[in-house]
Amino acid sequence: MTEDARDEVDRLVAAWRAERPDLDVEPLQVLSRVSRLAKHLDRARRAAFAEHDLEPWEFDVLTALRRAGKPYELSPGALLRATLVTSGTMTNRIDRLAQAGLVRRRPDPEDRRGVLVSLTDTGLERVDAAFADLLRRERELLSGLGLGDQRALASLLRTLLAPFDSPL
Amino acid sequence: MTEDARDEVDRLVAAWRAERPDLDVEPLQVLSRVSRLAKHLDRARRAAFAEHDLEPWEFDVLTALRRAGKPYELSPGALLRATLVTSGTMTNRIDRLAQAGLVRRRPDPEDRRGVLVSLTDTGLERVDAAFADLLRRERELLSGLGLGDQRALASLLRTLLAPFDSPL
DNA sequence: GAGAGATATCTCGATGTCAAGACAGTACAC
DNA sequence: GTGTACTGTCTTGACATCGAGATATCTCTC
Repeated sequence: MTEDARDEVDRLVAAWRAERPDLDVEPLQVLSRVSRLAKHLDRARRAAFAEHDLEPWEFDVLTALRRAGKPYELSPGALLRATLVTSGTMTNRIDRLAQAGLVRRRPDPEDRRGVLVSLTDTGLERVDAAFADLLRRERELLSGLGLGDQRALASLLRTLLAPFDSPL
Repeated sequence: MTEDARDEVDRLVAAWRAERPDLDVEPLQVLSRVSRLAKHLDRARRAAFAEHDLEPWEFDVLTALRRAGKPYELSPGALLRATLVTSGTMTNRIDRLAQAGLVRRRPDPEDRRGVLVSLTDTGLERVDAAFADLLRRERELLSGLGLGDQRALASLLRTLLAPFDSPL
């Protein structure tokens, strides 16, 4: 190793280089960190939402509706595309959110196969409070980077995401 | 919006700015992309491993053992720290890997509470093949970035991970 | 060397997810 | 108009995960 291990992934890469010197493990430097960071982020989010009595999956659905703007209403299909889950999962989520009084379901008047899901007043309040809280915590997580670095990071990540976003 | 939406997250941020102009949603530019990229990565990994008849969770455990070097043996505790899962999950994983003939369990001769888990020959072959395959695909995912950009990205991510890695 | 607290692993019940498929309704070509 | 392919939602069963707690063993202090 030409440099000291500075985080877990550096150690991981060093271990691979010792065991498999024949392989180029450079990609791990980026992608393992992405995975690990996402895992830590999930935990941080879970903690943030717990104060508002929301699970991460509830927040995901509620924010998708909130972002849609008045009347805060989307179809299950739109919701599952926004949250990257399967249709069975979305049905289940909507059921439980409706039972908790955070969303409401009604038949789509324009398409008899369809359903429209909308936020209740309670749902709107809860998601707004939780979102403000989340942003506070996320800002804290990013406090190690200057604004320029954050922009650079966002831009590099955008490049990696591009092939996934366009064809889907 | 001063710039066009270029990926899903740009659209998401634009939607939030329209709905909640009072909030600074800049953190999402980085952290939402991290989460989304991780989700896509999981799918890509799943596809890569399927050719080797391995689930992502199986791969995670096997690589931790592989990285440890000969005799490819670690305790369940070491494995769960390496993979960021709970102890109940690790017990379950080891059970199933042992049943599949990819790892072996034996009592720790130095600590009667303890157990040592090691790769079988089959496990070693499978993980080596799958790992080489994974690296090929990961390199492909990163092909949109030059080497300098990859280095920069890795470095920025390391900074974000630092607070999680050290205190744990 | 006895006791208190820490550590290592496993057990168990609840839960959220996915994949595959069922079903109703729609769209389009002919 | 009729048939075929497609779309939107829901159902079902299997499964991996977590969290809390049980048990056994070790370590350290007095």
